[in-house]
Amino acid sequence: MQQFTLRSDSSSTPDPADLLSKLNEQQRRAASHVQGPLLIIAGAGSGKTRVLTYRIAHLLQKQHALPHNILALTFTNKAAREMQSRIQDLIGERASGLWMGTFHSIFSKILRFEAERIGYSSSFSIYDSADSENAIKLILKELNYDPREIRPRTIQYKISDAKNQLVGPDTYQNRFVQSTLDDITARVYQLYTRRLKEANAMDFDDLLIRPIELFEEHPDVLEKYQDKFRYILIDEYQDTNHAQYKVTRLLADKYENICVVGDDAQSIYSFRGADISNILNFKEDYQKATEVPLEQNYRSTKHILQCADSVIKQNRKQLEKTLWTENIDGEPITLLENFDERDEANRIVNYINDLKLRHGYQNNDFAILYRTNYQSRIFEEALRRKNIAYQLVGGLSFYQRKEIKDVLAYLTLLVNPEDEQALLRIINEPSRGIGNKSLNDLLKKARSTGSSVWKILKNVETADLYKPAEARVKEFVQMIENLRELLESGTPILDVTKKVLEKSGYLKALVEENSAQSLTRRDNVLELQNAIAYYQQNTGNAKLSNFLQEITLITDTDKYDENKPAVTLMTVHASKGLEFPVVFIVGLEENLFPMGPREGEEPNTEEERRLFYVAITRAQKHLFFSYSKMRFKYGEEQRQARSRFLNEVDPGVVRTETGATIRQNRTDSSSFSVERDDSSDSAKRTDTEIDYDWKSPVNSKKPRSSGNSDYEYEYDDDPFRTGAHVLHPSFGAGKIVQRSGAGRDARVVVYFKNRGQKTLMLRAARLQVIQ
DNA sequence: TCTGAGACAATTTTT
DNA sequence: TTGTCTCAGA
Repeated sequence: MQQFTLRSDSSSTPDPADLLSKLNEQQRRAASHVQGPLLIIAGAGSGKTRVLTYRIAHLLQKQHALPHNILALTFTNKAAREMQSRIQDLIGERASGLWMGTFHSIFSKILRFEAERIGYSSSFSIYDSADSENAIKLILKELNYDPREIRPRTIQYKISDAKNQLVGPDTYQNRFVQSTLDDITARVYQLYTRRLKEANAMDFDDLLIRPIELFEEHPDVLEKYQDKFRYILIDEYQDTNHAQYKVTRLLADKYENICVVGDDAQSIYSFRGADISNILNFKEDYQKATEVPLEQNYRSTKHILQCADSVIKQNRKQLEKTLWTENIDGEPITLLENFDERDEANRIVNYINDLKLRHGYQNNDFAILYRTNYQSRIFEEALRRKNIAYQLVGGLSFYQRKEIKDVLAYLTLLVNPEDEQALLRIINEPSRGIGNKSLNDLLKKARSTGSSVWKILKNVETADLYKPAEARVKEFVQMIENLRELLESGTPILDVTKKVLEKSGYLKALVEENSAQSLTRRDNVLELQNAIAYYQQNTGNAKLSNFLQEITLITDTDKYDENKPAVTLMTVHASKGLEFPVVFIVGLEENLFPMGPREGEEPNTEEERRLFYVAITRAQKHLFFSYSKMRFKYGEEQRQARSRFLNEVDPGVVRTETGATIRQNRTDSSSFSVERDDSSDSAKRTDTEIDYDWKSPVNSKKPRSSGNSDYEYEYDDDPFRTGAHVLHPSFGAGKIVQRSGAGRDARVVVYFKNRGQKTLMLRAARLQVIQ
């Protein structure tokens, strides 16, 4: 960690000779490279961000390039911001004007400039995944398919795949149709492309493929940008897809000053079309490429690194590399075996408290990493109960909430009234008497005349609507037009927003509904208003279209704040690029981590393993693995088999809580079982049996006795919680596996190592908590 | 056109 | 368990 902390005494910028002196030899070689293609293979924790920032600083300081000649593409906006500020720390003001950002944000910026060239207007909307999915759903209905049978999401993925492979709708139709589903996809793809264009909208994939189209069809435009971006840097190159590869290839073609950084072992986005061969083939693409490996890890202890190495070695398709560190051995990795997910959460929270006491850690030294977002809730609850501040990264983001999307749809419509998704979203929200029937009529009319819904609305007489609805449509159109004028007259966007909320009746409807939910929604809407106010304040001439673009392209990880004194909760995917002194990797169970494949998909264990590798290598000093034997899923409790990954890690560096090695533990039948008093059915497997059958989950189906009693932790500081280790005067050591009743009737079911399972009255049994 | 009951499906991972 | 969607009835 120390190694990466840059001095932030920005008052005195270090002199050039000094600049590179803080790097190790490999790092220096990479950072001082100027002309020609450069491939940096950067192992986890080897200081790649550092190298990138120093390289840019070096280019600027030695005046090889001006800031606007440098294009740096990162995976998250946060990474870009961070790099920008680090460069600023290094060389001060000379760093301003750099083009740094995600692929999507950089190319949408270029597309705004050049939109007319490809038949768009510069006020085009960006459809997020939900918008795209809705559009596809609409098309499916139009083609008389039932969206319940043909899932819009499935078609969406197929279209997205095609786009990322640069396969257009015609080519798809002619060459890629092998099944009925493909055929449907082909037809939807055709219409979808047309609809987007008509709506003056682009989806996420378009932001990458339209620039390619632009550059290929307009060589003069390409050359302009080639000359502009003389130096191109790409972070996380292992996660670029074909379109990203192609577009940067085009840009770099003239000067070949392209520098890519990546690590094949950390490629975790194949579901999004990431193509690992981009990095593997770099040297063939650029014959003159220099390759620099970064192999010294500054982040983790030897034990953690050894563990990571033992995992990744199991993958066949992996480049050989030797990551080493001068750091200390550190402590062994601890494996936590839990009864269920509550137990898991509580135990981890206890460990957090314990580590804070014993090692002086702060909240923000901890990260809890999980495979899927839904796992976060139980940890949130546990942390809240113990009054530990946390920050949740990801999940349903603020900007995806219904009320926020609604308000944004109004605003979008002001910028781009052709945006059909925005229009359909709010034309009857709050309800203003334009119902399904009228909407369908409007859509039909639009499709049959080939014009946008907005145009039909403006000439609503031609649509033959039910008369009262027609009148409401006219009012609606008038309202939008008035608001558009307001915006175009240069009214500050905050005021426009306020007017929208007022004139649309949106806020009023929320207030009148007066339910707990509607009040939360109102608060959220006001929060959005704050965000707009903030944006307006911090942007000279705040344009609504820019604001809208920014929030569409914002990522969840962008909100992570490492200085906030809070425990971090995030998915492993979101943790890429980050590091924490203490990391808990939770839910290490089959079908969760590794995740089982979806219906009709091949298991991708190697990628899951890389994901596990990424998770492990986030840890600096302490690492915990954890799994639960039972887990609540789909409203019922399921038995879980522990993750195969736990059998793959080097047993020499992992210990259970009792200090046993994990292999010993696997055959040690005295580890507590999950039987219950009341369980008449099977559930007698021990955790040593491992079932790798993806299709049939290892479980017992027992609906949770919902409501009160047996499963609740009524008392926060009640020491006799499920999962607590206890000592009984005659039965010895055991573990509470169930708790029921309250007050005088409180009972616990305890599994005693030597005596098996016993049900005890709390007030009578002289139990003592030993942990 | 709107509301509510009941069916049902879903839980990867993200720009 | 949760949210979303559809259909029937007011």
